[in-house]
This record gives sequence, structure tokens and C-alpha cells, in this order.
Amino acid sequence: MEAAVAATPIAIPLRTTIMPRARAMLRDVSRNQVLCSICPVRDKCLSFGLDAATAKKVDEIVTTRIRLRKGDTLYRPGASFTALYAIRSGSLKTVLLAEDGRDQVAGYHMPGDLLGLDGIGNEVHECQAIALEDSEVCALPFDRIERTARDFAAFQHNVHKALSQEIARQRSLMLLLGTMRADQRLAAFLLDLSQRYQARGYSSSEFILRMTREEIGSYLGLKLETVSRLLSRLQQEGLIQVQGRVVKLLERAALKQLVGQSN
Amino acid sequence: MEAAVAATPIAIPLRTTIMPRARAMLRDVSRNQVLCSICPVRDKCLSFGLDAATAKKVDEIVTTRIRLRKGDTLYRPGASFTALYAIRSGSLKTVLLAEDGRDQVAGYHMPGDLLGLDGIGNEVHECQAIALEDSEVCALPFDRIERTARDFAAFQHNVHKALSQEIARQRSLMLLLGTMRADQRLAAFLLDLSQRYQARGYSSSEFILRMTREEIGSYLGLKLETVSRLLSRLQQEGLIQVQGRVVKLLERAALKQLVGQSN
DNA sequence: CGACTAGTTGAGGCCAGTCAATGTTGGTGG
DNA sequence: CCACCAACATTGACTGGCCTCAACTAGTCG
Repeated sequence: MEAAVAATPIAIPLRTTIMPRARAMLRDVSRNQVLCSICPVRDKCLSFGLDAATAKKVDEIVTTRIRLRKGDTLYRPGASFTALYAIRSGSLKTVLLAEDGRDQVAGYHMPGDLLGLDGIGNEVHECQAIALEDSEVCALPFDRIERTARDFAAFQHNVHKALSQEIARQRSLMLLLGTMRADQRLAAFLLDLSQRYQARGYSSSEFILRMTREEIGSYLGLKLETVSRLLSRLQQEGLIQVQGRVVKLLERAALKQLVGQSN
Repeated sequence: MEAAVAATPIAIPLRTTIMPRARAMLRDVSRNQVLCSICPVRDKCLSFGLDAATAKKVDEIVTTRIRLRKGDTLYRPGASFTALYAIRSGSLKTVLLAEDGRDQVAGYHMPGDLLGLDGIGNEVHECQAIALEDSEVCALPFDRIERTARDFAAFQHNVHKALSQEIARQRSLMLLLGTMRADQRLAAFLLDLSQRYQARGYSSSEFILRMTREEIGSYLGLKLETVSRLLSRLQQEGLIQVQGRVVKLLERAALKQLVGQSN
């Protein structure tokens, strides 16, 4: 009845000693083959725009590549923060969990995205990252990031940019949650996905939703029934085409216009 | 009829050459007396926990102190990003502005808070910062911050912490906007204010709202009438006492319980 | 095949928005 | 000092969008 999000709804023990899925974190697959310089998403990542010498130093930051299977948890709230994670392939969601059991999907992350930024402040992760499909991420130990950032201004700036972009991303989500109607939220969500897929070289007009209706709803501050209804309505109005998780954007302009209606 | 937020609702020209209120930014009051080491809010700021030698270096970052009068704009969207701003006294709000005219109060900031973090990514500010009362802020040129961060690991870590805390702040706001009922949002808002005032040495049970009902509503994703009604209701229920902008928290536990109700 | 999860669709209710009238407060100028 | 005005705030009546509850379908996996 409830989706995976709600499967572990409450009372996340702080600083769990052994995490149920921790084995996933131990599979240190290929220590010697982890090289940003040949990574398919390197220009979306922290090594963006660096000269060869600096990029080589950045290569040395990445110690571990982690394989996750669908449903695996990369980190959970309270887990001590030691590294940022760059997604190499697949996709993950991040879930916020309040003490009272309230939870919300806070983000949908795809290759090139950086995860775990919220943990820097308190040395502890504040949310849970769960793989939506089989995925691979690179662990970037944060002490190494800081050390390298002190030596290379260009890399330092990339780190600051990444942090700032996460802030910007959340800002637009706040605007969405605070000011938009349900149909506008959904349209904005679809357009955002489209744009991000495009930036990664995938089709911007047809893609597969990796999240359930309930997860999408949680992300947008809506209920799953509302998401389902609105997808149907948008289809009926000819703006999109939906078949389960396959979505096709038919009238991008109309979707944009819908989002843009101030009232 | 409309509050200050809506006074400049649309079409913010990007990279304005001369800003209407720019004179406010030129009042370079006391170049030689700007010293973090004697700042009343230094332990809330970037110089938190630094040894004397490092703190001295940080003092050198701050070049300018800016006086703002109520209603003055510190920066607006599109203004080129050059510095972060630390609030010394007074308070400011930050306002998000979308192209379509949609706007939302994104934050309420008090002494010790750092402003402008969202501008790092694109070298351009993404929101507008407006003084809610006469205020003073310190300008911290970002290139100097980056330079100093490269030399002092402890300071570098403070910068990262500040960025990460901004992310955490927004996260909890997202949770509020995505999952809470109107009365819960308002209660959470009041408790947040209370806690932050306390952290700054003010009374945690009685304080003055610096924002109008409309601004509070915008911040919480509600209409001003709803805010007004709910303040009245909370007062009637004996949880708070309101008289215009003066608020007194009477039953903190009950407020917390209200926020904590998952449904 | 049965059990389970994910998704769709309908009926009805409630919370918060909208519209509107009125009250209150604070700053300004005569 | 007080009258005036504009901005801010309160309260009521009504409306509508989204949630809740519920029934049903489709696909998946042991």
C-alpha cells in the first residue's frame, strides 16, 4: 500500500552502527579503475573545466566506486558524513525524514549529480539516499576534497558552485511548493526532468519515470491520486502522452505556459 | 494594498547598471573600524571558532560595512555576485522572483546570518535581499573568501558549513511547504523564530515580528488572511498571545505537538 | 494461480483561497 | 497636537481545489 519511502517511516536510529544495507557500501569494485578523466559524466561533475594537471589530482580523490541495486540505501539520516557521492550511472532519490514520521522526497538525482552536500554542516547526513534502479556512484572523501580545494582554486570554485547549485535547485522547488497549483507543479516537474535528460544527451521529449506516483506526489507536495489524475488530464488535453511510466511531452510550449500562469 | 514584496513584482532587468537604491551600497561608513574580532555576532559568523591568527586574516576580508534603511535593497536578481554579506544588526528578507511575476519570500535573516550564498554558482544573484528595518551588513568579497579559505583549513570548513547549513535550512522549509497544514506551518515558523532569537541572546518567548502578515504568508505558502486567522485562533486556544506584531509564546509544548502531528 | 504492488477513477468532504467590508496603526503635514 | 491618509490587519461568507476513502484494474513474481 505504501511505497518504499514509507517502508521505514519512523525512528531512524542515529549513528547506526551496522546498517541493514551496509554491505552495499562495502563492495569496493574496482579501486584502480576509478578515473574521473574517463568518466562518461565528468563534465557534469566536480572535474568540470579543469586543466589536465588539476584533473589528475581530482582523479586521486575518488577512492571507491559503489554499486547499488534498486532499493539499496547509500546513506541514511544520522550516518556520519565522510564523503560526497557523484552519480556515475542510474538514479537515486533523497528522502527527508522528520522525527514525527513525516517524510518527503527531496530530490531525484541522475548521473553527474552530487549527493550528500547537506551533511557537511553537522558531519552527519540529514536525509536518506535510495537507489531507484541499479546504479553506480563514486565516493569522494570530503577531507580529500577540502585538501585538494586548498591547492587548486579552479577546483575549489567547482566545489562552491556545486554547493550553490544545490541551493538554487532547492529554491526553485520551494517556489514550486509555495506558489503553484497541483497541475503547474506536475508540468514544472516534467519540464525539469526533460531539461535534465537533455543536458545528459537523452531524449528531452520522451523518457521513463523512475519514481512511482506516490514518490512524485511526495516530491511535489501532492497525493498519489492527484498525480495520477493530473497525468490523465494532461494526456486528455493533449499536452502529454502517458503509458505507465513512459512519458512523452507533446506540447512543450503549452506546458510552459501552464507553469507560467501566475494565477 | 500590496506589501513591499509586490511593489516591484515583475520584469527585473538583468544586470541593472545603476540600481535605484544603489546609493545605499555606496555609504562606506567606517572602513577602518570593521573588525570581526570585536563584532557582536562573530561567533555566529564565518569567524566562528578560529584561532587568533586566522581570525585576524578573516578580519582582512571584510572591506566594507553597509548601512541599510528599512526597505533598502542590498542586491537584486541579476546583480553580479561579488560578495557575501554578513548581517551585523537589523534583519532582512530574501525574495524569490520568477519570470512570470510569481514571487515568494524565501527567508528571514537576522544578525550573524550570511546572505548571498545562492549567487556563487552563476556569478549572479538569484533573489532580492531587502532590509526589514534599519540594518548593517558586512560585505565579504568572495574572491577574498576563496583566497583565505585556501590558506586556512579551519576557515575553509566554516565556509562549507555555512553553505551546507543554508541547504539544511531550505530543506526543512521544503518539508514544511510540502507536508504541513497551515496551522502547523505557522506554529513551526513561530518556534523557529523563537529558537533563533534565543540563540542570539534575545527572549525566546516574546518577540516582534518584523514581517507583515503578507510576507509571513508568502514565506509559508499561505495567504495573509489565513495567517491572520490562524494567529487569532492560536491566541484563542491559549497557545500564543498576539498584539499586532508583538508575539508571546505561551504554550511552547503545545505548539511543538501541533507541528509534530503527522496527520 | 493467488498475493501483492502500482495505478486509475469516482464520490464526497474539508481546508485554505477569494472577495469584501471594516477596524487598527503609524507616519506626515497643517 | 491632532486630523488625515495609507498601509496593515481582522473577520465573515462563500467557493473550489485537493485530500480522503473506496472500488476496481493491470502487471509482476514466487
